[in-house]
Amino acid sequence: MPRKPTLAQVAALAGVSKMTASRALRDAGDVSASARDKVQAAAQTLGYVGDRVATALSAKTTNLIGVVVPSLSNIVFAQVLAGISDGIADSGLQPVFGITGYDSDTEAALLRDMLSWRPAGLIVTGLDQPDATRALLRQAGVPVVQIMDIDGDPVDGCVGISHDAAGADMARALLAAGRRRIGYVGAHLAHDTRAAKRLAGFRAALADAGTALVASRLTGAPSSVASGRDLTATLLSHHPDLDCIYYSNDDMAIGGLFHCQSAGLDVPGQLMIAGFNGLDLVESLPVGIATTVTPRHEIGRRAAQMIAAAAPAVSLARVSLTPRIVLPGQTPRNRPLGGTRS
Amino acid sequence: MPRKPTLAQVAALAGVSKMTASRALRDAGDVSASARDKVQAAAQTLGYVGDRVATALSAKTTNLIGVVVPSLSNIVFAQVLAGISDGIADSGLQPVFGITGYDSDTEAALLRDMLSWRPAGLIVTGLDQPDATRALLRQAGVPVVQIMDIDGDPVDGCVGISHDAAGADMARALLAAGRRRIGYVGAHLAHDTRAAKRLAGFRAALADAGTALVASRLTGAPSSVASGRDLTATLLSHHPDLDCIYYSNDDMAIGGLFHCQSAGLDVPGQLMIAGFNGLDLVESLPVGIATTVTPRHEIGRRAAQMIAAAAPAVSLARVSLTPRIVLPGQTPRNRPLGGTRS
DNA sequence: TTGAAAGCGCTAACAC
DNA sequence: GTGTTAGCGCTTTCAA
Repeated sequence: MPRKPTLAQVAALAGVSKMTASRALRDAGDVSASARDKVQAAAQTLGYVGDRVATALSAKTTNLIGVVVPSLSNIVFAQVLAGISDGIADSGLQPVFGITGYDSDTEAALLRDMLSWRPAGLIVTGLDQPDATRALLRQAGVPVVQIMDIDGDPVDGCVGISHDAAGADMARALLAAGRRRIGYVGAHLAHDTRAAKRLAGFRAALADAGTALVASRLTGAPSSVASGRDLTATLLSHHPDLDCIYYSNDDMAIGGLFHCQSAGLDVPGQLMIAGFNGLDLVESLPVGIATTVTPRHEIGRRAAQMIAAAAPAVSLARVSLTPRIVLPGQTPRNRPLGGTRS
Repeated sequence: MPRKPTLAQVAALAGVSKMTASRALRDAGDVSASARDKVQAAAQTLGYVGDRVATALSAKTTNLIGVVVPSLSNIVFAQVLAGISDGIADSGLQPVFGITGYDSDTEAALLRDMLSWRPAGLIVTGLDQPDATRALLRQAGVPVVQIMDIDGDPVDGCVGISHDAAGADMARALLAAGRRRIGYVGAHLAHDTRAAKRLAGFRAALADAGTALVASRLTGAPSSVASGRDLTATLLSHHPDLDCIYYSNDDMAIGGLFHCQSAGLDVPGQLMIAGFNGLDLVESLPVGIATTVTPRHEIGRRAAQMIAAAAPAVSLARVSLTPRIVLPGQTPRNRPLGGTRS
């Protein structure tokens, strides 16, 4: 296998020094038009590719951006990755990803691995890392953006929504829609801290209105349509008089809807179903369910842009986006997503 | 900000040479127990992290593995990424991802960017790259695994299923289930070559049985539940006598089912719906639809393992996995996924 | 078992 | 505008 051509070979062929070749290929500094042309022609004929590793060592920075998410079995984080991919378009950055499986030791190990590449930045899911991990991030010396959540204390930058407020808003919307006997079905709350925050906000808003959850069913497993369906069946068998169920997310809620369809229940007349995320799927369901539409793609895109734009050692903004509640029968308002910066 | 400690500092603190420190930290070569302990203690006190960029430049290889997929709006490729993440566990590899948006120029540019990092390997979706891209991959000098598809000529390694056979098998299964007036609803066939291969196989098997598609509806947009729903509505309004519709994938099929539920059609009695992929969601639907269960996670996992195990300059195997057809009302057989190697 | 020397391929910094 | 010098932090190679 022929060795890959190096900058030195390009320079030799073009009859200039390595530095001139380097500058010509990077559009850096002043290079005469003739030198530039010769270098580019030489690079072309040799099929020169450039070596990012050497560049990184010399320039002490890479174009890699580390992305850590808890899971990819759920479409939500895949859409965040798609948003990140969009956000770094034209910036030359390349995303490296890791999946924690909602395990904080795995998360810390992944972050350490990523930091050994001296990435241009790090995007991490959530605000609730253990102290040791927070310290790691703080000392990393690279821009860090925590995503999805803003209820807490970010290490540096942060883009997300308030899950506490989202839960409370949904509770108020369901009460306003006349629902009174409300149950809850959730998954993975011990690990999914954002779902737990939504439930806490939901409960608090019910309490403010002088009421409370009638009953709930939880699973320790990750959320899925199947477990939403099963838990709904058991919840309704014990509490057939519920007129509303709030779910930890849309996957669970869709499972609940499927149970109701099989059982011949009238949704939303008899029972209103409320999820979270606003998956595309929800819009096409044959019967309406309530949900909170979250800007997943936008969160990823903004986080990536913050890192792309971050001057080294500048602290980053906290961006709070606003989700949108949709109730059954309600035509989705195509209001653009709001955003505030602090 | 204190500069990050280097190997030289660790070595100095341990009272050994850089080389001994390097060997001790990597478990490479023979190092005395006492030297090893001193080095590890020194690394610990300094909080030494190591610099993969320098390692890569010196050792001429990285632990990065490039992954190129067409989209992440569809859960299928997210599950492939999750499989890759599983497959490289404990191998020390880190995945860099890129999204092509089904555009071959974007794909070529992404691959070029990735190759400039001298990755340990490349995982690329599909077998139908343009010649220039194939040449790029062939000359890359790194292990390449093409995934999802095996109907074609791989550049190097390959893990996937035969989409042509999957389409043909579904046609035969639907005919065997007594369906005769069959329609087709598809999306994005110009870009999604695998969906096009399934349709070709489906048509060929119908022709073998002396029949043909009654009608079809196509969209140039990517697949979605919403477009499956819309196209099904128009197809059935022109051809209300269809007894079966084959869809380009489960998302489209689920949209079709939702239309039928809204329209009060009996599924599968009056109309059988057949998708592709076997999304988890399908198992929980209130009415049965047919699908082909594909081993997405397994494809990702195997591809990653092939690269992790690849000695440089060894050619890789072609792994053909077998999908499984499920018809409505049929209890899914939990037969383990087969696999053959050639 | 250990160490010294010599780079890996590139760019920052400074001269010319 | 262009070239020279000196590394970036590590590992390979070879000698001790």
